[in-house]
Amino acid sequence: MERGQQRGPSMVDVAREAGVSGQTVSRVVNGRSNVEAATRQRVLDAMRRVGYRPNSAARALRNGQFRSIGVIMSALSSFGNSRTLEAITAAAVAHGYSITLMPVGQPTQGEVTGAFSKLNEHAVDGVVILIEQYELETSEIELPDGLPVVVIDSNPRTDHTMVNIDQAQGAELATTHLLELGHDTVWHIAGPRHSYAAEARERAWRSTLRRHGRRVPPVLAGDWTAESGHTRGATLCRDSEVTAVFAANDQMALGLLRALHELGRAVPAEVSVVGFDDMAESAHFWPPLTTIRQSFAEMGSRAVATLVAEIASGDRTVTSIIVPTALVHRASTAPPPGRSRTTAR
Amino acid sequence: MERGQQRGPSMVDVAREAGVSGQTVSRVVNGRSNVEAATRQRVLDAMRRVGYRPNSAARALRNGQFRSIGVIMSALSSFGNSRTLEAITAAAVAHGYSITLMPVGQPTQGEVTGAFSKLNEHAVDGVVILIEQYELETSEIELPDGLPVVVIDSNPRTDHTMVNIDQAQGAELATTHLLELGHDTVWHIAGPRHSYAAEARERAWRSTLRRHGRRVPPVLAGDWTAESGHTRGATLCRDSEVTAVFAANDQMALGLLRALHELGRAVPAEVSVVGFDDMAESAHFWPPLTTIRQSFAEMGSRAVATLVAEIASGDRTVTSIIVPTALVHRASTAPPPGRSRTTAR
DNA sequence: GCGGCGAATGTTAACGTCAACATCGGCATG
DNA sequence: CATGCCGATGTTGACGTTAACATTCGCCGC
Repeated sequence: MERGQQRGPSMVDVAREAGVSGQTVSRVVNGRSNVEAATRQRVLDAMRRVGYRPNSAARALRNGQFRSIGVIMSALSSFGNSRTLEAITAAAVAHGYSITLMPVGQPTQGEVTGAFSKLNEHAVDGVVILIEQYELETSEIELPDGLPVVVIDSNPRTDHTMVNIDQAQGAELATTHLLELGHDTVWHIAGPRHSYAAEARERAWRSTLRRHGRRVPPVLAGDWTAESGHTRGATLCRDSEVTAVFAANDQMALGLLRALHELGRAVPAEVSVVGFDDMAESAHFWPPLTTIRQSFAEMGSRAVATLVAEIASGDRTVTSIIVPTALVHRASTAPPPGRSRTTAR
Repeated sequence: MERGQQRGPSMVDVAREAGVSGQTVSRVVNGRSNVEAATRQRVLDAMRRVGYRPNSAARALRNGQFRSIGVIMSALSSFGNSRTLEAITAAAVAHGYSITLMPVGQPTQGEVTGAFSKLNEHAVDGVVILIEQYELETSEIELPDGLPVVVIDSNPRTDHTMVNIDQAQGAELATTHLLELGHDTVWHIAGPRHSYAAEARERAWRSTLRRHGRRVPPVLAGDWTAESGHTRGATLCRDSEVTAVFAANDQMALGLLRALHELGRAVPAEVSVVGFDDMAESAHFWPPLTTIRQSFAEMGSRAVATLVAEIASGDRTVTSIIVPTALVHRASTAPPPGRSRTTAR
């Protein structure tokens, strides 16, 4: 009941089998050049025969590196996060690092610092933080000294490197698109409070309207789920003045579309809708959704590249990387009902 | 350029600071009882003062365990996989294990064995394999001896423990539901070839129809994406005989719904649609999608529980766990159009 | 008052790997 | 033929932790 301990063969086993010293085995394993071809082959054979696998714990202990990157994240299965994680993982592997996951349930201070200490014990050379709804900027999060950190999509901080989607540019793209179609103003279903992304999008939506001298309608805040988009949408779209809505993500846009269908308001003939994310499904919503594409892949790979550079150099220079977005125009947006079809100013 | 090596303080630093031996520090860190309260406090203070963090590499080396579980997976960001990964991660943390991710791009033999050897070097005590489209059953995959493995949702194998969703029961639920509504037969948009889940669903759909003595229409195979559901759906639904379709997942069902909208065929009045997965968005498709709910959470937690037990006991007894599904009835299914009402569009 | 027991604490060695240094033998050079 | 160098290989010790064993000391029972 208590076992499970049979350690695998080690270098000395291989060395004995091949009739060489442990150091020579080490050299073969690490691909050093100064080993005679015949000897190398003998070692290789011995390795195969005894089923040798290098022990990463010993290796990590020896050279003080784990070749692993920790990812602290909440809401692992949310669309954006899982895409980002996929990109991070791929990039890490390309750099020869593996990924250690540290999930955080509620992003409270306690949970996060707890995750940090666990992470620290759990053998990583650097950390990527991927937590939205980050209430921690004020009460300084305690980081193990000298552990490189990259923060993705969160409030600007001065103390470590950040990689962000250009939320402001994306939201402006969405809002401007609707205004250019001729809508008087644009309504907004926002993401949750305390989410950096949600707040940045809302801020940019608001300032874009102001810049164009438009009325800024009251904001309805959801929580990223389609469900919340549906309830907010149901409220919003009883108002026949509403002709254009910018939802802070595609899932809420989906809920909004459903609410519009239920109320019998045609999209895009009566109401135009824009989302944010460009998830794979958005092209197949009914109608297909105009949205803002963000490059999760680029974000992930830039984050890892930066982190790996910091790990290798020991350099803690704080930088900030911004990844641009793009408008994807589909069938959910059109000029408002009043205008003639041809008013695309 | 070459630095980054400053190792943190170790036990001996703490010991010196607290005026005790390293062993006493170890005892405090591990919460042994046989340390005097005053001494313990002194050590705790010293730990804080020097900023001590346990070194997991040394610990792993010492006791031959990493307290980490590897997850080999493809398509990390696909809906089901990310949900399962989330559940696995949560369960692992609850058991005191962390998760190391090993992504696999194309699930070819080479890629997977490569991932395995990397994984093995990368410090794990057990492995969860989460790869659909598993072409590897025949050419035996080479596993490091004695590394416990749990395989999720793949072809039955005799050599390690498996955890599967009850695909057959789910597909039968979907098919029976449509038959009971009065449809003559049920069409099927299947998942990709070589996917265990896709094949199991198709097989059960087919046998359910046969059992009820119904005609088995030709199968259209997609690739899980909404896009493929859309193209297959466009083909399928030109045929006015089609009144009920079972799509092998929700995303393909979404594409199908879009095709039906584009062809002007009403759902569910003219055509009923059932999906599989119950992703969060499905309740907000238009119309809301009847689907089969699978419990990713249960699958993940059972997989981890089994794996952890195997790790602890050293016991390699092969078991097989089946997780049931449930029908979620929403608005996309209804009785077929009456015979009197001829619908030709 | 003595033998001994148990709780608190210290000492030692080993886990597997690899850098640093040591050794050995061959070969070119003068 | 002595000198010295170079490439291949071996030996040693240290990385940080902890199990196992050793030591110390106060205290109990007879």
